[in-house]
Formats: sequence, C-alpha cells, structure tokens
Amino acid sequence: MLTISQLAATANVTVRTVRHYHHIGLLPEPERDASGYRRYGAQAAVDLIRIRTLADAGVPLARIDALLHAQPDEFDAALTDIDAALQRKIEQLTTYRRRITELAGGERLVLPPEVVALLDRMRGLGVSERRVLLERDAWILMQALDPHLVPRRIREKNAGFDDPEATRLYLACDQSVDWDPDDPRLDQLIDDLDAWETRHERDSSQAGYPKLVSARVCEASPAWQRIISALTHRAEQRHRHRPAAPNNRPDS
Amino acid sequence: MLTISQLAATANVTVRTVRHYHHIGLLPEPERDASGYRRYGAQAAVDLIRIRTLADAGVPLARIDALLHAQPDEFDAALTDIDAALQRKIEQLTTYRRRITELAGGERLVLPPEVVALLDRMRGLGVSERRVLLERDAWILMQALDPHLVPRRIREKNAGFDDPEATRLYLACDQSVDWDPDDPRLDQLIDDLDAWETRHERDSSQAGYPKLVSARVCEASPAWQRIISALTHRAEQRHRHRPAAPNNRPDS
DNA sequence: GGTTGACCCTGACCCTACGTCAGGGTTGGA
DNA sequence: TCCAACCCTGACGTAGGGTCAGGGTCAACC
Repeated sequence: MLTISQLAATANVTVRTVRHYHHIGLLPEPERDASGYRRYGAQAAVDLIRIRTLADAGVPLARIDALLHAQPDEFDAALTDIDAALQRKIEQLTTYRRRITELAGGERLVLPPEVVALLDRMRGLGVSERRVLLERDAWILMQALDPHLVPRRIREKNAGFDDPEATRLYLACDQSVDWDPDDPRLDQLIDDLDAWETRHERDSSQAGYPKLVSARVCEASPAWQRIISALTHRAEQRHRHRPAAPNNRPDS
Repeated sequence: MLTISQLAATANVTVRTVRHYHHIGLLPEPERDASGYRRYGAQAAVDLIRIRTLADAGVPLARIDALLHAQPDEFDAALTDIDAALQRKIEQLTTYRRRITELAGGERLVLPPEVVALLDRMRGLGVSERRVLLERDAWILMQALDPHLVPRRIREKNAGFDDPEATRLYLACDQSVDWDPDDPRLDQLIDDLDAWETRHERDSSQAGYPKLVSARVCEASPAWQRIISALTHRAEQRHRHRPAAPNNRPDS
C-alpha cells in the first residue's frame, strides 16, 4: 500500500494535487490507516495517471470526471475530439512563434503588408521618421474605424508617390515643419502647392492629397499653420468664380 | 479616436481584457471624453497588440510589463527565451497527443513495456483476467515502492514461464481459485506443488515462484487457503531434518 | 528516552487572467 | 420618444493548484 506522497510520485504530481482531486471528487478518498493517513492501492495509481494524462492534454478536470464515468463509445469520441483540439493548439503555438519573431519589427504586426510596404516606400524617399509615424497612426485608426476604406487609400497614396512633382511637394512639406513661418522658402512652397491643387482640383482620385495632414502636426508647427491658412484663403478666392466641388473629408 | 470596444476589436480581445490591463497598469489609462468614456489613439492599439502577441505566447502579464520597459538587448534575449519555451511546449503537446491515444489501452500508460509484455504473455497462456489484474496491481505497487527491483523480477517471472512444468502449475493454481476446498483435484495439485518446491528449494533465482500470491486472493478463496496451509505444513516437516534456508519475502 | 527530520492531517487564504453580474449613465438611429 | 447598443464602476466567481499555519506521526539515531 502507498502513502499519498508515494502515489503522487508515481503520477508525477504534488501531494496537494492529489488532495485537490479528492476535494473535488475526481479521485475517490481511500481508506485511512490507524493514524488517519490515507492508504492507496494500485487502482488509485492507475486512476491518477489516467486523470493526469487527460489533464496534461488540457482537458478541464470537470470534463475528466464526466469522461471517466462515460460509456466506451462516448469516451472514444471524446478522445478524438481532444486529440483534434491538441493538434489545433500545436498549430496555434506555431503561428505564435512566427509572430514573436516579428515583435522587434515595428508596425509589421499591426498593419497589413501593403501599408507596411507604403511606409517603407516613404522612408526610402527620405520622409522623416516623425512623419512616417504619424502616417502609421493614421493607418491604424483607419484600419480600426473603417477597414474597407484601406485598399482604395493605399492605391491613392501610391499613385501620389508615382507622380514626381507630388512627391517633391510632399517632401518639401515634410521638411518645412520646423521652418520659421516667415521663412521666404515658404512663399515659394505655397505657390507650388496652390498651382498643384489648381491643376488637380477636378481629379477626385487624388483629391486633396498633399493636404492629408494630422491636426496635431498643424498645431505644433507655425510654418504649417501658415501654409494651411494661405491655401485655404486662395482656394476660397478661386471658388468665388466657380461652383464649389464637395471636397471635405475629415481626417481622423 | 477609438472607443474601448473598437480598440479591443483591433487586437481581438474583450473589453474586459483591456480594462484588466488598465487595472494592473500594463496598458496606460487614456484620456476620457466629456462623458467619462475612454478614448484611445493609435499607439494604444500598437501597445495592445504587442502585449497580446506576448500573452498569446504564454508570457505572464507581469513579465510582459517588465519586458516592455526593458532595454532592446534584454528584450531580444527574452524573445529567444520565449521562443525556446514555445518550442518545448509544442514538443510536450506532441507527446501528450501520443499518450492520449494510449489511454484506451489499459495498463500501457502505467507500466514499463517489459511488464506489459509479461502481462500479455500471461493472457496468451490462458491465465484468467482476474489473476492478470492482480498481477498488474502487484507490479504497480512494486514500481512505486521499489522500482529498482522490477527488472530482476521480470527476468525471474519470464524464466518461470519458460519452464513448462512451472507454467502448468501456475495455470492450475489460477483455475483452482473457485474450487471447493474438498475438491479431490486439490490433493493432486498440492502434491505436485510440493514436489516442485522440493526440487527447486535451493535455486534461489526462482525461489518460491508459485507462491507469489496476493494476500487478498488467499482470503477470498478457501481452496487457496488449503493449498497454502498444506504447503507450509509440509515444508516445516521437511525442514525439521535440514537446515532452514532464509526464504521469506513479504509480498507487499 | 529524547531529538531530529521527513512525513501526514485539516483549513484557510493567495495567485493568474480574466468572465460575469449588478446597477446605472450615454449615444445614435428609427 | 424609445430602444438597442454602448460605456462606467465595483464586486464576486473560476480553475488548478501554491503556500502557510498549526498540529500529529514515524523511524532512526544517540
């Protein structure tokens, strides 16, 4: 006959675990000896090992209890079931392993690959990392709020960077963030932007592309505040002579 | 800006999970809007997804907290560590899968293969299932109490079944369990057993082999009680004329 | 026969990572 | 105006044990 610790050792569990199984009625309480110690026979070892085999496979104890009192055919069905669950879990863990290796790599985990490629393209063109991060955040919010919009916007953005003049203006805007609002280069930039807008005003597929600007950046940059107000002013003047095209898109 | 449920959805977790992470300080509490609702930016989504990536891989939340504030080199080391743990877990689950398939097959899980082979050999020789189960229990207890004894006993047992006369006697004993204690066949059996014992008395490698009997069986079988007492009596008589060989081995 | 260390007992609280319920306020569309 | 679908806090429940407290037993050694 075995003591509780001997029994526990044969099944590779702690004494506490055995007592827990008694407590919840999963393993029957054995006879006690004269001093009140539990004394186990071989059947207890068999039962305990069967229990642990199932528990190790992730089966909840409550279900194990039911299983051990089930008909053989139910039992077999449950085993098939459990085996399938195990296999699924293994596959899950394998994909988690892949994702873990991507943790170091910034936004790769959060955004679809097309967007990641776009951000990398911006970096390659010389866009400042600060701007790229703002762009990233905008994509994340768009993804959360209106995911079906993303593919079209990606095409539009990429088309923008296919146009050399648009790209030049974008980079100039990016660099102008820290300029003094009285910097003479700003006048030239505003003229160029206005000219570009005038040329593309009807082309809704790229509508307002260089205006895609985070509100937070505007607040922080006097130079940009000047650009925005100047462009808005000129656009209004132009539209006094033409019918207004609806072109207001709130940006997050 | 995102509400809590929108944030939760982008990371594929429940709202409760997000609040839990706030509560334990894993994810910083965001600003509230006028009505007290939490409002999240894109960085929260990035953080939450990173957290879940680690949590899904089985990293405890407390450790994730430490990891996110760690130096890049520590972080990388931890990732390697976590990846190795994942791989170990996958291998574990694979072996659990194998064990699950053996659950239907009786003692295979509980005993070493040599013992299982021995029990199968007994079944093949025609030993009753009741006897085999008693034998199985004896092996389980021996395994728990004195594992290093098992290999030698296996050799002895197998040697016993290599001897046709010993095997015949064993089978006869097995069948005699339910006989009436006055059954005339018992007299013949006792004579044969006594003769065998006399012949093998000095051969310690098989000492008392047919006597290997569970105490519980003896109690339940009047026929066996007669066999035991008769053999004991005869042995004593014989030993009155010869020096006694030490041959007492308590059988669990 | 006294001590020591390894066991055994019950009962109770602690842990993680949330789930769930109660009780109530907010929002947005029909 | 109403309803469903959100949001809030606070509190308790869950599995599968770990750990501690407070005490009894057993076997060996001195």
